[in-house]
Amino acid sequence: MKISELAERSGLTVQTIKFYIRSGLLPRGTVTAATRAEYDGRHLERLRLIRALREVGDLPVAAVQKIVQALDEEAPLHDLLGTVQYALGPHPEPTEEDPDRQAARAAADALVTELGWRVSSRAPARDLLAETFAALARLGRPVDPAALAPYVEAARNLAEHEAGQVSADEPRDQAVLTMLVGTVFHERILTALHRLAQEDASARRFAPRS
Amino acid sequence: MKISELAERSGLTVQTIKFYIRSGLLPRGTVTAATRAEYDGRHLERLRLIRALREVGDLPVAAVQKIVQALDEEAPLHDLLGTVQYALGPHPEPTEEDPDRQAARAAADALVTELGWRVSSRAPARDLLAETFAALARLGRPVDPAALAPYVEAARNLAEHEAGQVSADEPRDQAVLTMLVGTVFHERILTALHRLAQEDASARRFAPRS
DNA sequence: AATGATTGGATAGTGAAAATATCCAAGGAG
DNA sequence: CTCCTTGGATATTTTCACTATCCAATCATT
Repeated sequence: MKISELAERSGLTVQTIKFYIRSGLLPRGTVTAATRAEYDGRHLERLRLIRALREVGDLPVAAVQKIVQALDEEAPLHDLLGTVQYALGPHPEPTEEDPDRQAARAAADALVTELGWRVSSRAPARDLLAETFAALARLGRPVDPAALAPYVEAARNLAEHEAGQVSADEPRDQAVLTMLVGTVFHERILTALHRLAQEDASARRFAPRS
Repeated sequence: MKISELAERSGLTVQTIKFYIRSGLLPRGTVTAATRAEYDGRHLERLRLIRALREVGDLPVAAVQKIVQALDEEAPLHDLLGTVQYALGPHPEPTEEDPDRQAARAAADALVTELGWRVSSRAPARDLLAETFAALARLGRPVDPAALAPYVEAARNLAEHEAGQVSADEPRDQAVLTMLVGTVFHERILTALHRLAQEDASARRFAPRS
């Protein structure tokens, strides 16, 4: 298959595919002549994954690059999850000692410890949590850890559910995809449903029409 | 208070504040002379909100502008929620008929209808859900609506919980903030906890150390 | 009152990210 | 043989969110 066909089937333009190749997201096709290269189904599959990660996951090209690189290195599943989560960010630059941020980070870490969750101390999600705590504190709405119980419960349930979807005996390619789906795409689904449920709850409470 | 003091207290630079004023995120101070303007605590508060929405909510400046405009117009709470959710996006351009997308959108709408949720037909969250469905379908992992039950349950519980936080008799400013916190910041917290729980579940399952 | 720093407001410039466009020589198709 | 397409390299564009500069007016300080 040539690049124009790849473009047609993936829904991307030829230029964009070339750009992805240059950026290391997609391997080159096998060159058959100075102006001919052959692509196969794996290229197409990869492109579809790239597109999904870019458009749904809203990941920068550099992050997608790191993820597909980990895929190609056949990293263990758990490491791959780490790579994906690292790619999802955030990536706080090592900032000077901001007391707000430090306190928030301590609170986030304390929560994780108290829950007994086994999470890398470098997990970006810790920073995401801490940044949110810090922002809320600055807004005069400090978070009461006890008030997070419903969120913790929901997160735990869903994560448990998702982990159960990855069966150890399915082929690796499939397991990897299952994991990515669980991490990136179910997160979006949860967000969307959360927003929809909020609108519904708000409608029932504040606009008692019908 | 002058702009340099505002900058110091908000943690933003003078230039950035000027930029926000130009962009309509922040009202001008009251001009007291050709080179003097006076800002007050409300400016500071507003700036902190802007910063939180930009940094934690990752909202583009234009979206923040729409939100604060709705705040200033004293829109009813439910309408404000709509504005915020609209600002959160996504904003799909009216695309040609893509069968994938259409099917996904139909599936998303069907789910909302089946749940009996009262949600505007223009709610961007519908598109977010539909786009995710479409992406999963293209990856060969179509979503089984029945499999979403745990997500629906979690979303409903949390939204109900959050709606309960907004008491009708608190001053409007506070209620508005409560609503924003519920919409933007609790969403981030949920995402962060979800990721942390995933890592924990993965660690227990795939790296049975300790 | 002189003088140097600061301010408000306007305008122009920067840097990163992600494409998108152009160019060129070489192949292939009719 | 001629024209169209392609692969690959290089250059340009667009958007976003700031930053930097400029200028005259004004404040603070001598």
